[in-house]
Amino acid sequence: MLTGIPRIKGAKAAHYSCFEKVEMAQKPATLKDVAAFANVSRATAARALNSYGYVGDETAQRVQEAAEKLGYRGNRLAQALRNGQLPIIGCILGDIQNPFFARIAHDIEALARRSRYNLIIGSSEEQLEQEVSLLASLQSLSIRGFIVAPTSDENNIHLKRLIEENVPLVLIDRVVQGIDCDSVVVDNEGGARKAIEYLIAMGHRRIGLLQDDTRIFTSRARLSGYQSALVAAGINPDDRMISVSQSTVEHAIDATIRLFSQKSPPTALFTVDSLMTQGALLAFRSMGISIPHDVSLIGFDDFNLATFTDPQITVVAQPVSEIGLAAARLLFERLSGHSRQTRQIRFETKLLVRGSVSRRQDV
Amino acid sequence: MLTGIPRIKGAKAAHYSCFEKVEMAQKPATLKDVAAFANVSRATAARALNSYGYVGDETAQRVQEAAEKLGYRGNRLAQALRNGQLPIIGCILGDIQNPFFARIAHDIEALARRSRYNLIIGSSEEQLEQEVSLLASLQSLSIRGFIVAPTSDENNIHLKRLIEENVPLVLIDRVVQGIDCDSVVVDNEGGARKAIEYLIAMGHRRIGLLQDDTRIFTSRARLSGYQSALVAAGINPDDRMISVSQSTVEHAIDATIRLFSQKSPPTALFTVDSLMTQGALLAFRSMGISIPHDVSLIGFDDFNLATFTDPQITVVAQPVSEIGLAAARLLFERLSGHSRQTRQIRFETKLLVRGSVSRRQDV
DNA sequence: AATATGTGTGAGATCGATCTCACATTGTCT
DNA sequence: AGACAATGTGAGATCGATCTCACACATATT
Repeated sequence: MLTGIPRIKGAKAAHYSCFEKVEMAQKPATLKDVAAFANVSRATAARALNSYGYVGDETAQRVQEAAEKLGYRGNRLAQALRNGQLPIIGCILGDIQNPFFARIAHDIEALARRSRYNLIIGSSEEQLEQEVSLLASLQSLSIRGFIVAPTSDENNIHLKRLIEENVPLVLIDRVVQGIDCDSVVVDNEGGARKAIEYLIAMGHRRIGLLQDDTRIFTSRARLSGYQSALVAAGINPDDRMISVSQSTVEHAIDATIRLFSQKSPPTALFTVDSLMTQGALLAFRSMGISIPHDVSLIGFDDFNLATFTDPQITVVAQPVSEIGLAAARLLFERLSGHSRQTRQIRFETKLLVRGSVSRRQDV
Repeated sequence: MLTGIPRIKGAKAAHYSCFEKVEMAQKPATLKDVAAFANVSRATAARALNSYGYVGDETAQRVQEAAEKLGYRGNRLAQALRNGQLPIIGCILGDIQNPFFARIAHDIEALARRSRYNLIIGSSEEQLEQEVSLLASLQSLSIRGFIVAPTSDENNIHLKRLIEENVPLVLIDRVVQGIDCDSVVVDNEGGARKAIEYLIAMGHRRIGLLQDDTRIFTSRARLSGYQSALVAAGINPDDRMISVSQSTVEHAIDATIRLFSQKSPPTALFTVDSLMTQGALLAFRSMGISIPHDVSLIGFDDFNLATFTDPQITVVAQPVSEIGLAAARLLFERLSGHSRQTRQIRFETKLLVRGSVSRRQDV
């Protein structure tokens, strides 16, 4: 039988001790240090600092002073190891660069900070695999609160397992079938429908849709709102009016150009997110198509430059400032142990009519 | 003396499976579980899984299989407690909503992920106190790598202490006097100077400055570039040409209106960051001032809507995509222990001439 | 007086992974 | 044969905070 190849370890220890003498990096004070300084046991020191159990007044005083003098700050790692959870919230989003997610992350962080939680942010970059591995990595940190914008509707064993293990989880922006947990979303379908109804009311019949990957929940819901509004108005959905692209400005430009290079292009366009709206704007500019004269435009999700363009862009606005807040609240409720029915919050959207839609008499 | 009792194989597993059915929240498998399952000691299991020391081939195999079967994932918390550091990078920025910081955070996260590090993000909200408390909270987590955009130039004992304790630290966007550590900044002064020189070359003499709180490093440096360009051109800096505001769109609007409500307002304006540029744009629109006809504008920091406006805005662009990358690289170099001289990276800026500056013959 | 109760304190176990050490084996070299 | 190295393995200590005990005194109650 072959023997294993020796895995050589080497004189690591010797090296370390050698370094230590050189770099006098003084370690932070531990509870043991404080206890020694106050001349009590660790147990008593802990009692004094966390005020539980019985501690003599005078002793408590002494421990407090010792802690102060030594600049004692508990080691959160050790605490977490002991009590099984680390006061950190894991937040897995599509991309922090997306202002929508950035705002949400910011709000969550601010709220978490007040409860002395920290926030770990991970980008799934819309890839299921990355979402799974990030989640696993955070779980092995004993993190017990997650806010996730799930990339995919399928293959959600990792989320199911979280629920089974009773780990507090809030889904935002998108929900997932078969997963019963707290969630915060907006009425994507209704928002899209409102936009299309408005365009129809303004006389448009050939209404284009610039949409994202249909694997993404929001994209699918918005498509469905688009279709139902058309059908309700007796307009036959036409595949040639729909262009699919990835959610980046660059891809959206190409997709828009494709859509408007047809013989009879749409007279209006609805875009499913703000990056695509921006792509459409740039595409129109490069094609010499003017808004709202040549084409009308409505985008889903408000964005800061919507009011900087001329004309300003009509959009379906989501209550972005509410989403992160609501998600964080739900999560903290669950973290504080009140287990209750899961709650699904759905915010309404609002059509902000600005100047990018014009009435169409002809057709 | 007790005799070595042979380890019983199935006993433990049976116990667990019994519990599993009752309490759904099954705890993740520990090394102890794996060891028991493979019928070896914890020490041996650890050796097999981390490939160090001597382990028999057949034993190693058995441990691997046990780990797989039980879905073992090491508890990073326990590991961190043992070896003194948690593979997490702490990132303290002004505000993640600022696209500049969002981009940087995104890049750092992506790079960290590859090294199996996670990223904790905290917003200082430009408040020293919050920066200090965030840092303390992260330190008590045994986090040993920080990337910080320091809020203030003074009162930096907390940063000094980090350096003394030999904690890897990289400052971005701003440096701090008296703190010798790695840093990544841009040439703020040079960038501002280039902008002002360009305005002067275009015939402007009454050049306004819309600037941020001078406690902020970048703001000070940009002011200094503004002044030195004026002086070099023989123009006397005039306080009435300078307006100070907080770095938000709303405050910038007010400040711009103040500046341009004077008897002889500036003919050109330089804004020190992109939020202020946006504020200025809105203010001009509300005042009926047209760019570049009535006033010329250059902003520091490119931003996505700069190319969406008409005319497009001329800006001093920073290599945003390089900053996060460079910072993360410096940090990981230090984390990997190669202690060396500190390095100060300074990127050049680039004046992107677009359409918001016009030549001024008169005055 | 004997028992209960209320205070105050410390020893030691625990969380999970890792590392040092001691102790077995086996094989190899004089 | 005896000495010595190369392997393989397990017991126990360690990281730092917390919690359960057990124990020591008080004072209060029957």
